[in-house]
Amino acid sequence: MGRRPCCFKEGLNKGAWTALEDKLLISYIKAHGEGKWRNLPKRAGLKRCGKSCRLRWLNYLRPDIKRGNISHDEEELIIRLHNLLGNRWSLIAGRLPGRTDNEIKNYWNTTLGKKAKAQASIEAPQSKSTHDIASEPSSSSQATKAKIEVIRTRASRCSSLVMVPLQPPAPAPAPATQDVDVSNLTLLEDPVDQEMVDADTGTQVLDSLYSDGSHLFDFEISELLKASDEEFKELFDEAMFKDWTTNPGLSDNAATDVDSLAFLLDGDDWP
DNA sequence: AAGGATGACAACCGCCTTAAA
DNA sequence: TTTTAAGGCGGTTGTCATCCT
Repeated sequence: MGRRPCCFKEGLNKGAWTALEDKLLISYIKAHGEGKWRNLPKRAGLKRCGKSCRLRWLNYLRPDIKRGNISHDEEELIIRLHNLLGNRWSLIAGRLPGRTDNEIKNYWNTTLGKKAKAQASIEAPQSKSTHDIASEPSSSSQATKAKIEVIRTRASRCSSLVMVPLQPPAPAPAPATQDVDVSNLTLLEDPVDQEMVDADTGTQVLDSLYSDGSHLFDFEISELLKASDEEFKELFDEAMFKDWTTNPGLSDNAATDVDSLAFLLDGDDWP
């Protein structure tokens, strides 16, 4: 028995995508938009599984993807977010505009994971830090389990785009809470229009909508990142956890410019 | 120069969640 | 309320490039 496959695989291409396949997929999505992945290959004339098309688009072909050269700031942010969130790659990617979960996951597995581990072992050869433990999801001893405090947030989907005026990054350190006027944000639903507006007006595209200006995810996280282990539990009380994990206004795709998140790196407890 | 080791990353697989029927 | 299928996610694998011996 088992689970029904996502598509019938007979006669489908596998492995690396060709330039022609990429072109077909891009032109189809430009004309018809994303979604309906199951039917997309047939309609687009592709001999690929719908899932494969989705992955190719999301991880490689999307126009807003930034590729290669992960900056030092991005690197530190990834480590810090990984420390907080564990292997929640899509959440982490949501904080890094233009980066995909797959890219960050690969980068972690090949580079950062080792770096973080090495650094942790230099700084704390006797006692493992929570960061070290978080980077080792396979550790399974009772003692280790008891210490892991990885936050399991509920994934939520983002279906809208939001435009915000391009502003210089806030001077660090940022206050714990910050009033942001969201009343003049403009919602755009057509990605093609979004690109045009982006180029013509000099505004910056974010792929998330903060529906509630009083719950600015970044600032809450920044406080948590600055907190010591003892303060962490106090800051991250039950109510906040509930809000954070269920508030529909928080998108895991929420993204801002990396510069605006620079203050995250200023915490005293940076590993 | 050859070939094995390692790194980087694209792509696949299978499970989970959720919305629609 | 239950069932089903689509979409999303994280883990893993495959392949190519580069480095090292």
